[in-house]
Amino acid sequence: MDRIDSSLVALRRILRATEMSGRELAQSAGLTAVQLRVLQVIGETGQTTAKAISMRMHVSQATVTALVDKLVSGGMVVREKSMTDRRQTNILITDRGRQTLEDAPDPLQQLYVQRFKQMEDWEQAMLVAALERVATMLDAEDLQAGAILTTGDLNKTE
Amino acid sequence: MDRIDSSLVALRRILRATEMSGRELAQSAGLTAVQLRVLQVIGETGQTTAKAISMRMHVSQATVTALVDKLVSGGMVVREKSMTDRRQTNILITDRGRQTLEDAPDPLQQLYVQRFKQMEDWEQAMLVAALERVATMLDAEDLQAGAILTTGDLNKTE
DNA sequence: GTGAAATAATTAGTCCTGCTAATTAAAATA
DNA sequence: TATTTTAATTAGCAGGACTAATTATTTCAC
Repeated sequence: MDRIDSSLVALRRILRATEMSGRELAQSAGLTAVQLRVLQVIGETGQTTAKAISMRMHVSQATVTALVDKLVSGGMVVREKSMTDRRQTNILITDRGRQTLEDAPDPLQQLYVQRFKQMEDWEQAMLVAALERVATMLDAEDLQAGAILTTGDLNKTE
Repeated sequence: MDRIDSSLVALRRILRATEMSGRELAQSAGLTAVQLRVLQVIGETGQTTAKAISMRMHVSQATVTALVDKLVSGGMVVREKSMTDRRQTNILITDRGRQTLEDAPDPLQQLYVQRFKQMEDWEQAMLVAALERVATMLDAEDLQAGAILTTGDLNKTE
């Protein structure tokens, strides 16, 4: 097995582990992985719009509406008509939503962080460099693809 | 931003780029990402069973049945009762299925391989080591979780 | 300033993926 | 042989995603 194979297999193991832990965690939080993701995005600023979420997550506005509906019915967020532009609806996180976010940390983190901390300094540095290298390799296409990516997107949660 | 954050952000960029390229590619191949994944699994050995796929992909047999239905109606695979154990149904890839696989290489590969090849030897080695390190960190849980993982799973496609 | 175009959110309707529970058939075992 | 286990399917359900159409508002060109 050559290096390309090895690295692809490793990437797939990573993707898969992430996917599975996402499911588990979302379940324990009473939300699905996607719903949690939306809540995280809203929680970053505390308030946002459907449009902003849809751009940030590269998902249609209709999908966002459906997801926000779920969060609203779970009491995680509330909708509120914007006063500056009345076409817009602001979506605000509630105390309960914040609490949920705190109780349900990012699925990746749970698995990853404790192990990462145990590593030696040089290895941590190497890992970060390697991951960033791969990320750059993979999402360079994205940058060419469209004007959707903005500065905010560089810190994207998913 | 500390190293943990950096590496988590990088991981998310990787996940996201993969997800998006998976969508695009599956679309151009006339199959969804999941269907393509199933076809890849079948293509590895040329022939397998629903049970094997469901274990390999950690998905219920009912889901596999539905996915294989799609592939059958697309002419990518055929079903054939096993003669050694008549409870089983062998799923065989067709020429057309093979062709589709060739035309639609793994989404990850498309993006990744050409860039990987351009890297210097030492950097390739470092990347592989780093990725495997992360993969091990993340899917160690899996190994404890159940007896589902077998040797075959270590080469899993997804 | 009015009318046309653009923007924001939603609704309606569809597809795909996944699940569980129940069913059918065959094999293994006690 | 009778029971249990295994393999696949069917039926029915839910979540997440999409497009197209609708409703309000805002912007902009004339």
